[in-house]
Amino acid sequence: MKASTQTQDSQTSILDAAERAFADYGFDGASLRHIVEEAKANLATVYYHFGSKEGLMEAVFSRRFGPIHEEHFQMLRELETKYKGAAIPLEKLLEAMLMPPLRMATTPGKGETVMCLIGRVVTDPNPQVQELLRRQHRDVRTVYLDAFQRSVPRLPKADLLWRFEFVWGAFVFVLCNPSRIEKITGGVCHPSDTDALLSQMIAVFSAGFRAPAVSKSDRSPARPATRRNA
Amino acid sequence: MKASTQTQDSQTSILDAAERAFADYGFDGASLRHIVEEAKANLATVYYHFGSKEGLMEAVFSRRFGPIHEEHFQMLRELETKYKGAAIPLEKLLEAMLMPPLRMATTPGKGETVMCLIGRVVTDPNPQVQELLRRQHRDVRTVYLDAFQRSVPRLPKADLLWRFEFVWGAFVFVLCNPSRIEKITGGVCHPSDTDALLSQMIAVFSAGFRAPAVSKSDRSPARPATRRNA
DNA sequence: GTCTATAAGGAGATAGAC
DNA sequence: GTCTATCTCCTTATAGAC
Repeated sequence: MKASTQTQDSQTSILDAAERAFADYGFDGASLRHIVEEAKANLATVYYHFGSKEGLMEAVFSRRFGPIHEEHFQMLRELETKYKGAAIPLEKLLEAMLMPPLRMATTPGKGETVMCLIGRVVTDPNPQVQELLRRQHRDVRTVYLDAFQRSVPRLPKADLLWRFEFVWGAFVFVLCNPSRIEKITGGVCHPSDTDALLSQMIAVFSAGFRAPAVSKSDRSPARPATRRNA
Repeated sequence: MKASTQTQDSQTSILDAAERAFADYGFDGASLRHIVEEAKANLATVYYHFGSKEGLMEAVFSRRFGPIHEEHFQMLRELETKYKGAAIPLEKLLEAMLMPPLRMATTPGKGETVMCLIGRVVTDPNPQVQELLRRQHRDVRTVYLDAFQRSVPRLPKADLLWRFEFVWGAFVFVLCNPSRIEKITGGVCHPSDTDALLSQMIAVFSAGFRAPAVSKSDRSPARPATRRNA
């Protein structure tokens, strides 16, 4: 049980400082020198522990996304147990999907930083960054998408996929820059108001998923195409 | 009508290269040396025309956002003329709001770049960047928000503001990284399919705006607060 | 308006002592 | 594991010739 000199703390404080720096200045904009200064660590320590700047970013990601995804899976498992194979109500599904990141986002201190970082990587076109993000998110996405499909069985796949993206987009957009939202709404809306945000998201998108399909249906061909050159 | 030596072209090619570089690498990540190399211009030309790297970014913004906002205002004016003071249908309003950026987004060549850039600045927490963005977007936001309020008069202000943010979030999220969307949906969805994206957005968010209010109403106090410590 | 040359400093990464 | 010192390259920005 004897703690190793200071390794754990050194790694952790570097990760903390890196997380904040990547969120504030972006991956390119953040400098390792700035990070180690904030972390009261030595520059070479970064290379010893993480190999490179990119390795550091990957470590920053895994540390936060791992727990969030575990929560994601667990909440879905609980719903599936509860509804025993039957379709899960859209509202419950949305709540389960949004809760884990929302809990993270409203964790005092680190919450805003993590969400800001997510916003930045989501909008980073760098293929390396995109691939990193995709790997982290793929499994969660798959299982939730399946669950949504079962909950809205008559919605064509294309409609489902579009709407699924809309949910994440709206969510990330609101959470990644909470002070902007508060300022622009004159203080009426603030993402730290978990209840308000969650209930608005559920209200809007449960209605959105239930809205009539608009794509050429691939499941219930009740509405044949009216134009040939759509 | 005599064209000045090559000034116009020099400025334009620098703006083009800068736009792409800022989108690809972010404001910090993009270097002026890279930009002038792409533009086949000289490094000092940037300082002559734009004063600094930041001045260049501001010029990049104004060039694209100016026309988009003009379109925004014009489309709204046309709707207001057509409906002569009466509430504009949600679907028409959404279409008018989404069309100008969508047209820009699907302009061959520059479209993807511009949207990618928007995605990056929207998620940039730098107060300077946020202020720049806010100034550019403020007026359009105000007039459309007013129009939406008139179209959904019974929706409390808080609900309206939340949902308005959701629309922009979903829209930007989808448009700023179209290749990601295409890849992740297995090719089923692509943002360049203007008709599909627009009709999905209208379907989802017209239903979303019409969904029952969830905030404590400030207009139609039909549902008094049940909890005092909400 | 456009160029070269250069100032002045910051970047990621590594070698090697301890 | 942690440190100092350093390599090499790139950055924004400017001065001044043409």
